[in-house]
Amino acid sequence: MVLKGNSMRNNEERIRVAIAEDHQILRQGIVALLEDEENLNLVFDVGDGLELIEKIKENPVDVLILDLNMPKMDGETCLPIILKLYPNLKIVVLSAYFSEPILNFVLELGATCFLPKLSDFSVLLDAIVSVHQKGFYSIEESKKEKRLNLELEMKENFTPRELEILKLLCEEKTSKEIAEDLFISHRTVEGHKLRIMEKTKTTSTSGIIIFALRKGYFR
Amino acid sequence: MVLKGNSMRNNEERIRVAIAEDHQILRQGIVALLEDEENLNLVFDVGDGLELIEKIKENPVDVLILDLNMPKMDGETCLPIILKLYPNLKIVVLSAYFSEPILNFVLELGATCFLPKLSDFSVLLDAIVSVHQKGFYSIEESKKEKRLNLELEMKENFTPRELEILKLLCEEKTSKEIAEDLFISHRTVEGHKLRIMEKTKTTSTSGIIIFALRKGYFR
DNA sequence: GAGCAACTAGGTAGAAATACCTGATTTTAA
DNA sequence: TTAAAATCAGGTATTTCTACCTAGTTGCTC
Repeated sequence: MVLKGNSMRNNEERIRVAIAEDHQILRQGIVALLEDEENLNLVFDVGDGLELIEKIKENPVDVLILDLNMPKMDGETCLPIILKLYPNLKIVVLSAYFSEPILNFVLELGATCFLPKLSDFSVLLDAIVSVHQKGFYSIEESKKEKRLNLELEMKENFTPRELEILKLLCEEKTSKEIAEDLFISHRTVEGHKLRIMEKTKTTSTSGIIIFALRKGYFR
Repeated sequence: MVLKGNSMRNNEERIRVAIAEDHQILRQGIVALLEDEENLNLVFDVGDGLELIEKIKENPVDVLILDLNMPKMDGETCLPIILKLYPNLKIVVLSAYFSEPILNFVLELGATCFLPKLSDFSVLLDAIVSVHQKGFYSIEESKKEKRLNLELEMKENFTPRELEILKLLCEEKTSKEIAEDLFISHRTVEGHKLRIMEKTKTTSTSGIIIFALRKGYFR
């Protein structure tokens, strides 16, 4: 452990940070890196959403680093719950993949910032400080410095309806089943699927699903 | 940075370790954690397979921590290449998911040890030391201590042929295309698919692919 | 050598998906 | 307000997939 006995700051002045991330190595790594930061106070780290909700009740934090894909209760589920309890909490969402639609989805849920796990650690640090001080963090800023994520930022530009259908396809539903779910004709669903296939440059349902899951949608 | 000026060891006595992992936060985290270990000497860390092959030529290591899913050249591809160059190298493979078939696949490729990213960091440390000293590491040992990964160790018991077909399905191939690839009848492929659907409790190609990708096969 | 699992492959029927086409209404943005 | 985009939906033909069935060959083990 790294002791910082010569630090004059007290915990009140430091940004209180918590981490919810199921990959233990990654979590412990972030913990180790954050412990070296003098202006951050790592309050707790947990491996799933249920644990997160329990801990955050006893230990208030300013910034939460949240993984979308966790067991028991995933980030997508617990994000709105926590935000309702603590509306001023800033949430930095981590996800294995980065894409326009998932970014929009996460921001709609109320996240303050969305970062791919491919990000450099310095980007995560910048983001924590920025969301705490300014209330937002623009990934654009970091892009000017680090051009590593270029290939990940594809813009598929799915329409809301297409995203809905994409999601249901990833739940193993047929066009007919999707049509019944959405109260539309199965021919309409097929039309949407054709447009999704054009946008994803695939030629089958399998291709669509492979595209979506590999990009980290709906997991 | 943590300086260890009072360490009496020289680098020759320490286990030389390298990391190939594209998720920078995770990589930097492992680096930070490994730097605290006195008996390890972290030689280099890289973000893709091509970089790995370049670096390892100039900097010999004892143990390589390798991520399966990397850009440019993935772990699956560069593992055999590197092992041919350095047959005595011990390789600890990290992967987002853990399952019996992918374990067998990785060991067949020549990896010394396979760990899920969910592992505790101490498991990774144990594994590094164990593969270096004993030439193997049994995940069973760590399981007795940590029972966290129980739900991930499902045994689907796919046959080798079924795994081949599973892989090709995840490459967006139709039964006909798979049949041509494997020089068998498309009816045979369909038969295998039916058996895969039984084992995965799904009823369509989409279901098979969703199952495979969510479990972390072929990524 | 009997039993078993794995791999092979065919028949038939029906369901689903795909590839083209067409055109309607509604919503959004310039 | 005009144009563009999104949503809806039908026709027709072909391909692919799924669900049943049967059954031969190989290789392994008890």
